[in-house]
Amino acid sequence: MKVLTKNTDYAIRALLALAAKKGCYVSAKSIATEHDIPYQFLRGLLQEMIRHDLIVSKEGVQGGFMIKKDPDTISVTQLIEIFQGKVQVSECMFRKQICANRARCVLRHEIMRIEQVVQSEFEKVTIGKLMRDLEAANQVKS
Amino acid sequence: MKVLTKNTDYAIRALLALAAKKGCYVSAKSIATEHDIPYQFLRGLLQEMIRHDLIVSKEGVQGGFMIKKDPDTISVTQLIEIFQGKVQVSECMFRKQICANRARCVLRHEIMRIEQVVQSEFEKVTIGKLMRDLEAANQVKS
DNA sequence: TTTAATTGATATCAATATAGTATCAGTTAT
DNA sequence: ATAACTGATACTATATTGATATCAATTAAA
Repeated sequence: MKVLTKNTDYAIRALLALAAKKGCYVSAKSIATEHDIPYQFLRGLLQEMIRHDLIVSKEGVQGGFMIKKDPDTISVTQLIEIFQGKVQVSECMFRKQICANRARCVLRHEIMRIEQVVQSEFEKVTIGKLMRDLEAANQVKS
Repeated sequence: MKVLTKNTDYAIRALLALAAKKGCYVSAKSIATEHDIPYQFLRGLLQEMIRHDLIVSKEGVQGGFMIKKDPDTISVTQLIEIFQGKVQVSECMFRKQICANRARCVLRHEIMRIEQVVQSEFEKVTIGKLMRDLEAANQVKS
C-alpha cells in the first residue's frame, strides 16, 4: 500500500523548490534537472497546480513557475486530494452491502474515524513546515 | 486515494462471516451469496488467508472454511499488508533524491511518523472489535 | 527582428495494479 | 457413484500510474 504516488511525491518536491525561491520564476527544466523529476511529467504536475491556484507561471524566455499560495497553507492532504483524489477508506463499504444492511454500518464509523485521523495528520504537514524542517536539518549539518 | 481495495474489503467481510460461525466450516459459496462477493474472487482471497494462517479449510461435501486465529489478533493492518502490501508512504522518497541528499531525509522522518500513526490506527481495528461493534449495533436495533 | 527558451495544451504509450472469470483436478459426505 | 466442495492456476478486462512526444504560443534578449 503506497500512500503517496509519484505525482504527489514530485509535486511536494517541486513546491519545496519553488518555495525556496519565492518571488522568482523557476523553469520546469531546472526543477526537473536539479530534483531528478521526469521533465514532461513535471510539466503536467505544474499545470495542475496552476489550475489549483498553488502556483503561477510566466511564459517565454526567463519564464517559469512561482509559488503563489503561502507555503504554510499548502498541506500534503491538499496535494493528495489533487493528485490522488480525496482520501477515502473504501468506496464500496459505504454503499452496497454495508449500508444496505444497517447493522454493518458500524464498520463505516470505525473506518471514517481513521479517515479523519489520516487526513488530519497529513493536514499538519505543510510545505512551510517541511521547508523549516529542511532548514533546521541544514543548520545542524553545517 | 483509496485506502482499502476490494480484496481487503471483501476479506474483512469474509472474516466477519467466519468469525460469526466460529468452529463451523462455511463454504465459499454461501459467503459469496450472503455477502454479495464475487465467488471466484473470494476463493482466491480465502486461499491467501489460509497461506497466512488466518483460516483453515476442509475439502469435499460439507467442507468450507473456518477461522483459525483469534479474531482479536487479526487487525486491519495485517489484512492490508496481505492484500495491498506493507503500508509505505513513498518508496522513492527513501531512495534516490531524498536519501542521496542527506538534508532532505527530514521528509522521511515526517512521513514515517505518519506511517506509524496510520498503521497503529488500523492496528486497533481487529476483526474481534468489529464483531463486538456489530453485536452492539444489533442489540440497539432490536 | 530573429532566435532560443520557455509555457500551454494534448495526445499517446507502456507498465502495473485491480477486479473479476473460467477451468479442471482432487477430496469427501451422502 | 455423485454432487458439493476446495486447490491450483490461467486468463481477461479495465483502471491507474508513470512517462514521453508534439506543436503552438509567448517573450527576453542577441
